Amino acid sequence: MLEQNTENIRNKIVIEFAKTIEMFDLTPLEARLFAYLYLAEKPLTLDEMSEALGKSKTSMSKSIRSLSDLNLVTLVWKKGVRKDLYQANSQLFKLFMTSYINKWIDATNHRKDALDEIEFDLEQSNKKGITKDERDRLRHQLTNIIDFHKKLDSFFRELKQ
Amino acid sequence: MLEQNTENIRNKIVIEFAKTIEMFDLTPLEARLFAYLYLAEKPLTLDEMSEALGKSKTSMSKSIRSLSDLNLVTLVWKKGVRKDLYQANSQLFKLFMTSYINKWIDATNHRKDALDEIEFDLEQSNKKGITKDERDRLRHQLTNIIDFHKKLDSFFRELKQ
DNA sequence: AACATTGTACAGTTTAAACTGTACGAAAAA
DNA sequence: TTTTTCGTACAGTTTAAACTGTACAATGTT
Repeated sequence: MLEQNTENIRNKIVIEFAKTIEMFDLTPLEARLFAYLYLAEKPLTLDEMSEALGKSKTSMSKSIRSLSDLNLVTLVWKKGVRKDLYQANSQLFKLFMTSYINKWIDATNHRKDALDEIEFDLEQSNKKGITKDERDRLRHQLTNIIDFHKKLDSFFRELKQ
Repeated sequence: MLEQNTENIRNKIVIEFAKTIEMFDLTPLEARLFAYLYLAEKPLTLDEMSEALGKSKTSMSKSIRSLSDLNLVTLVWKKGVRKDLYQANSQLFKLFMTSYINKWIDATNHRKDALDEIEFDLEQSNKKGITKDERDRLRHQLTNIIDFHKKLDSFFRELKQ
């Protein structure tokens, strides 16, 4: 009963911590899994995670892979143990920030490339006669949108330092 | 046909721009709506938006309300017109950043309050005899998690300047 | 070599979110 | 006042995402 008490507290922490982690664009399950791993005493196997969170092993496999891709968890080797053991990485702020900032920079650049392409198309179509007001408005706003993306990009790049 | 050409370009812009907007935690439809409004020549009614995006009026009503709550669009008054007219606000970077940063600060504080509460519970349970190692580990990690939230909070507060 | 165990791909199912249509209160028009 | 028109609440439906169970390839064990 006292034992269950710490389990209760552990669960409460997991729930709250997971909510914050979700804000970094992780799914609820990924967030819950990371939070649980972070509180665990030792590296866990897929089966242990599955048991602890009450989700299928397949789910755990996919979730842990996502976390691993984001460099949030680490695969640990222990001799004599065949199963994969995972543990949460520890520098929370640094980990989540860098992964998040990189995501933004990445996405922003993709968008900007696409928008530059469209701007080019628009310049081409200029040479033919089209409704002038509408086209000018479009060009003007497109410039603003591209400028917006430039600002986003440099903003997140500066954060990287 | 040439007319359709600018419409094509407009749609392309909407699609790409919307992807960026979604990153600020807006739903795909909200993002698409804002992007469309931003390119529009004039303030639009719910019916016009509904027609343009091919979605129901109810959807538009809900989406525009969300955008309005985030201060991303403005209700415009025009005499003689009964219907609500909405237009996109123009300072893209400032608008999205402030709304996003506020969201983070807000959420982070809620989490931290909840975690402080849990920390208190944990201190209470200390006085009874429980598995020592497990409890100490929990206390230690909880401290780290709360510290993480403090860092997040001050990070976003500094961005506000 | 035969067998057992592990992680993951895939198809199918369940669950949650997005979206729609009808209905209704509020405000303007007749 | 009666009638029309607007925005939105709500219940029901559709669509998308999350999740599971089975099967299989890869690796380790006997």
